[in-house]
Amino acid sequence: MEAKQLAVTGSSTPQSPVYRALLRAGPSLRALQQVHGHIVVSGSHRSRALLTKLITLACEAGSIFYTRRLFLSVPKPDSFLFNSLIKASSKFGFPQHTVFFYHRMLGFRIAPSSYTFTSVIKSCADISALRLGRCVHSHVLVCGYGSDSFVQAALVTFYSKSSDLGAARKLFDKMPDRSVVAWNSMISGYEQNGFSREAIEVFNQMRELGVEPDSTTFVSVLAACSQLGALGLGCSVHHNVINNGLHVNVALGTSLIIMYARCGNVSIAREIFDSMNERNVIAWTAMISGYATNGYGSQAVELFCQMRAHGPVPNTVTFVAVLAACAHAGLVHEGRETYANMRQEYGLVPGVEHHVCMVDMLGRAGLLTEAYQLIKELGPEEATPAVWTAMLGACKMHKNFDLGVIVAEHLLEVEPENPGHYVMLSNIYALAGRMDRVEMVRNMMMGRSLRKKVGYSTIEVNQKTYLFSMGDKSHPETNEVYQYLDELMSQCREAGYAPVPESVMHEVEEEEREYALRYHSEKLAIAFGLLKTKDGMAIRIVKNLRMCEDCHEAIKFMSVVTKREIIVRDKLRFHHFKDGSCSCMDYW
DNA sequence: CTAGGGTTAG
Repeated sequence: MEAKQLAVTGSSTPQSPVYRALLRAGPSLRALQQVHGHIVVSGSHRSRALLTKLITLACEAGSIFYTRRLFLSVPKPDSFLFNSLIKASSKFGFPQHTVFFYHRMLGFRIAPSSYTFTSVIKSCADISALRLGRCVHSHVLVCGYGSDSFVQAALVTFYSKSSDLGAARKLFDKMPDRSVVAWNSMISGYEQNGFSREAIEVFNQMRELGVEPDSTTFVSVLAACSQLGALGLGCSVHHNVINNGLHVNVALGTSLIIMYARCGNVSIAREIFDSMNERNVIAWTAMISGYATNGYGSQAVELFCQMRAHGPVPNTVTFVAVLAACAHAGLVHEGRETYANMRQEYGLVPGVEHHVCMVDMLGRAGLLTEAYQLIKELGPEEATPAVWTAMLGACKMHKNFDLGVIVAEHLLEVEPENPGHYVMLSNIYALAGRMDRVEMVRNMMMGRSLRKKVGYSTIEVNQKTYLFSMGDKSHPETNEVYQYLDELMSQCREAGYAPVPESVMHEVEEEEREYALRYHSEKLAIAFGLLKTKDGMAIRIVKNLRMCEDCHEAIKFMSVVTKREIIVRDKLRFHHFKDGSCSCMDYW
């Protein structure tokens, strides 16, 4: 008994005073450096256990350079030290350093373990280092860890995050037993890369095989529903969450808020928000952003006020949401105040996205000079194409020919490969009646073999989403849809609808004219929805581009003659059409 | 002398 006591009081054992001092210091740089001093003074600096603990704590404290200095002071680092370092640097967000330590480890001819690989692969995933990750993958195989399920799951995540979904799926399919985490990786991988349908497919496959989904699974599946604007499916997933008796944590709650908001149902989103017992910045920001994209500017600002009063501290993302809300709702005064507040009260520096919101907001309100002034005051690296594009939109909206041309020419110079700029410039020339210039811009675009982005719209009916694009006649009920739409449009005309002249770029697209296309994709999707759903049910459409003025006008009339609420989510925001008017108040 | 992994929300 006494001998044992003696044995553990040595300076390098876990129970030693110095070791306990280290644990007490925790991940705090100052405290660690003090203990480090004690270690040196007490002569125990040769103890590996102490140094290893000190090094990993330094890493956790966020000081990677101190960590590296300490590491370099260790004469012969062993595999325990390397694994601890690799794990810590990977976990605490220093992926490049993880790779550095990994290379060092190999240099010392120390064999990595499956634990080493999971951390290294995670770091490769964090920086989307595809080439490097592939090398590590081969190394995994050479070292005989190819069938370790943790390593495999990490590799699935790595390939997903590096956007090589093919490789991720191939690995995933070959996994003999897939844990929930592996399923989650695959589902999230698809969702994060915009493959919502595939994400949902894998989710269904998972359930067919009887694997219990967890809250992480639902977070990703709900995100996929959000992308699709698939409210029916989203609701059924929500029911799943409830039926599985899962605890709705912050991430899951936030995911539900986003799903309902991105499907155009803000009031349920708000109910979820109110029902959550833990709400962090992300949850608040998601709710504010939900109000913003749906055009509920004052509710967004109101919620932001509550947040400032008794919520978490807003960050730069929160401010983007609030400013976007102001821009979409024409709340110029509130927007200006918020923009100033950001710096003065919170010490946050406005970035590109905030400037885009401000230019957009001022521009929409017709304050073109002020918007342009704001751009001119930006530094060269701050005046990004996104900011100029917002300016260009404002010029077109207010038919400011002279400024529009200047802005567009700048954009064509810095982004000659973006077809959107040509379309916009051509439209501006058309508005000014400069048809010669319209032709010139069109030829320029053709000369650079750029094509306008194809527009498409989706609609969910009975938990299935259908895609429509202009001129696409692949749908089995195309004829019925067109026939019904013709009828509907004549009813609209009787009710007073007058077509808004097509955007000129459409007129000049010969290829498109050949198809004798009558309707943009949103009209097709709406017609299909009206045919397929019961009277009185709201119609929800998601469009990948912005709606044109003519469609916007036509849908107002559709909402009257069909007595339906029609909700369109376009690239930027929502339009809720009801009884002949739109929630955007034609301010978009 | 020693511990431990891969997945999720704005």
